Amino acid sequence: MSEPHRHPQVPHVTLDAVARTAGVSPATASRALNGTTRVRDELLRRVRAAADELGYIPNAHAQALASASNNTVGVICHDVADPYFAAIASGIMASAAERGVLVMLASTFRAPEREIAYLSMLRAQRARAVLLIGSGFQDPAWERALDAELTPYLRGGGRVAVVSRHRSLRVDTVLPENRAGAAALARALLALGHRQFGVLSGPGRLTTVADRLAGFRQGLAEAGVRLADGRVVEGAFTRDGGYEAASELLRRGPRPTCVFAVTDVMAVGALAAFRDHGLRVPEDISLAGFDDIPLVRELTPPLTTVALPLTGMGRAALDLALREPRGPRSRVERIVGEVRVRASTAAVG
Amino acid sequence: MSEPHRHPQVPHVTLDAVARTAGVSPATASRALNGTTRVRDELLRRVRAAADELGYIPNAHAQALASASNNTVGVICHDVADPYFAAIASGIMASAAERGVLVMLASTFRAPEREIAYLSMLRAQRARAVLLIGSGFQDPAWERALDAELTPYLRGGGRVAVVSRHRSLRVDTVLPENRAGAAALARALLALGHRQFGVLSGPGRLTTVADRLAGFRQGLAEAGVRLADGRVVEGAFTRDGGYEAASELLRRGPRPTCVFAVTDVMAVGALAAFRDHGLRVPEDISLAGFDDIPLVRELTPPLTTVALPLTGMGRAALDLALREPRGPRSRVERIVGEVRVRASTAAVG
DNA sequence: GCGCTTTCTGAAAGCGATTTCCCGGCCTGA
DNA sequence: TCAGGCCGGGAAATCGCTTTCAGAAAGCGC
Repeated sequence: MSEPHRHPQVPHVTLDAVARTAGVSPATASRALNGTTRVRDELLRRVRAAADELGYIPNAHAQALASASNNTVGVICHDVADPYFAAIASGIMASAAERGVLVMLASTFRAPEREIAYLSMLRAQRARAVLLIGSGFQDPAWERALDAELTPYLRGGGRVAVVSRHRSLRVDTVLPENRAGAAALARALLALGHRQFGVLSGPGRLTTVADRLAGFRQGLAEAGVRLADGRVVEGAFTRDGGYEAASELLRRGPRPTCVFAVTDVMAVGALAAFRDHGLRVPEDISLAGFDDIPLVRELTPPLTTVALPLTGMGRAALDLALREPRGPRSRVERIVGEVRVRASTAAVG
Repeated sequence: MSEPHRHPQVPHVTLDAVARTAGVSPATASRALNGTTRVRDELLRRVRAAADELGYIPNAHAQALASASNNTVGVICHDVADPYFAAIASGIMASAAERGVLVMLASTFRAPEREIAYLSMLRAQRARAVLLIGSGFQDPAWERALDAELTPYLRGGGRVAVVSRHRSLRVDTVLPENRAGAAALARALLALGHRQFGVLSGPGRLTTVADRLAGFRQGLAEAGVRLADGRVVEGAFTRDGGYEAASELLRRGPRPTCVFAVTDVMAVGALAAFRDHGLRVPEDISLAGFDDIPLVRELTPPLTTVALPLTGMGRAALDLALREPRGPRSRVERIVGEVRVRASTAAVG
């Protein structure tokens, strides 16, 4: 009878083992492998040879513990499946790859308690930096809880950067010029002759939403056009949220000639809703979004939007967080969006 | 004159500090916080109180070192910005969130050496499991290097699962039934009356590509339809790759009545290419893809495709890798795709 | 040839937890 | 009442590495 199948669980190769087969002390082995100090050439060769003969892989935990350094950063976003976050995350990954840092990515799925939980885990991991992507949560209690997590982390030497989010704490920030962008978009839409607008807005009092809405209003106001409150419909920051909001807007009537969705993702839903209501875009109704996520170029018609350099913003956030020397002041990188007029908006009449 | 701004760099709160303020030994503090052993209720309360008074956050590295356990898993994919990977990653994240594990996510940007490098880093981190998402690299040398990295990891007790990828090693696998799916798609297209096909295929000899191609051919063959080699154009696994391949296919003429792109992402590019060449889909040419990434439902026309439960596959991969007890045999979870006929394919006149 | 740097190397002390190991009470049964 | 268990808690070893600290060897000027 044969033994039950075994999992031999070979122990890991340690630095001591490497040192022993190389015939040097662990101290020397460490120095040789890390290049911390000059080591006699022969010993260096011997250590290296031993290391890859044994297939030595340093234990990152031991390294982190001993040296109080660490090669990981954390990223917290709402959902990687959302193209907006995916694009930003991709930029972060690119920068991380160049720096040789490992990224711990967490999706909150829009649950504030998860954001806090993850932050705590990242603190436990002693992540060099934490990036918070996307708007925060409306509830001031959660924001306070977040700050309570963030403050000691910062004091402990952690770096924090946020993207598209306002913080009360002084942390590095990558911030789209939402107001200006939306205002510019409004002007572009006005230039097409539109006067009757509708807006699909995001949830609650997210600053991103508030800014884009305010900017849009301001752009209209410059031309003396007013946006009635009834013309603004709130929805979730998702494709389906956009669909619902657009449907609601149509239900409310009278139908605007042009609709602005505060994010492209919502605009995607809106486009579907309009179609399902038998409306042609842009002939019957124009539609514009914000962000310029890659997929909107593939829509029919391609979406007019305010383009944000999403992957660049991701890069910038990590670069900001990990910059050396660490400046005394936190930095704010302002990103100006660029209006891209595409076929989803047409001139009226 | 004021001091230059300082970064006081407060030291971390350690378990010893907690133990001291609670008036117990570190051993007891550890036991109290982890619930490893019964601890007298009063001590337990004192320790807990001390811990959150001081804002104690355990050092995950010390924990990992001491207990040889670890709460992180690694995921290696090609690019999170690709909706295919984003969807899978989202499923992984969801499962990870429930389990309280932290995910280290790495994008190779399709560079094989980066895949190896990341795997090595994840080994150093002693990740409990590593998930490899998406097809491997053609080069057998790289695959060998990968196995050389994987083998000791497995021996060391690491878990590995792969998604949409064939491994020579015995690792858990989530594998779409590419052949069957493509064959089913072929039958559906034949049922629409198509006989002249073109295929936009992926790079080199990726098994995913080979299987889908073979399945498609087989499905056609059952009806006595042959697909000439000249009707198969290779392109990169990207939107632009699809665009190029589609353009090349048209250039080669005579134009097929129906085109199958081996991935939806490529199909998106193909759709744009057809449009740019003045062709209407599906009136002039039908188009089908594979994967059913969310965005294809938003296209005009919505894309006929073979639907894969992408986020479910991500979940399954993590669940497979972390299942307890660890079975002696590796498991293969076969995913059957479901043909979804949408408006991008029409019956031929 | 002698003292004094400079270089290189090894011994040993941490880093911050977990986990034996062990001991002192207290409970139980005879 | 006493031996034997059980239970809770402290001391100390341990995880695998980095980094002082100090010593040995080598180089140098006088």
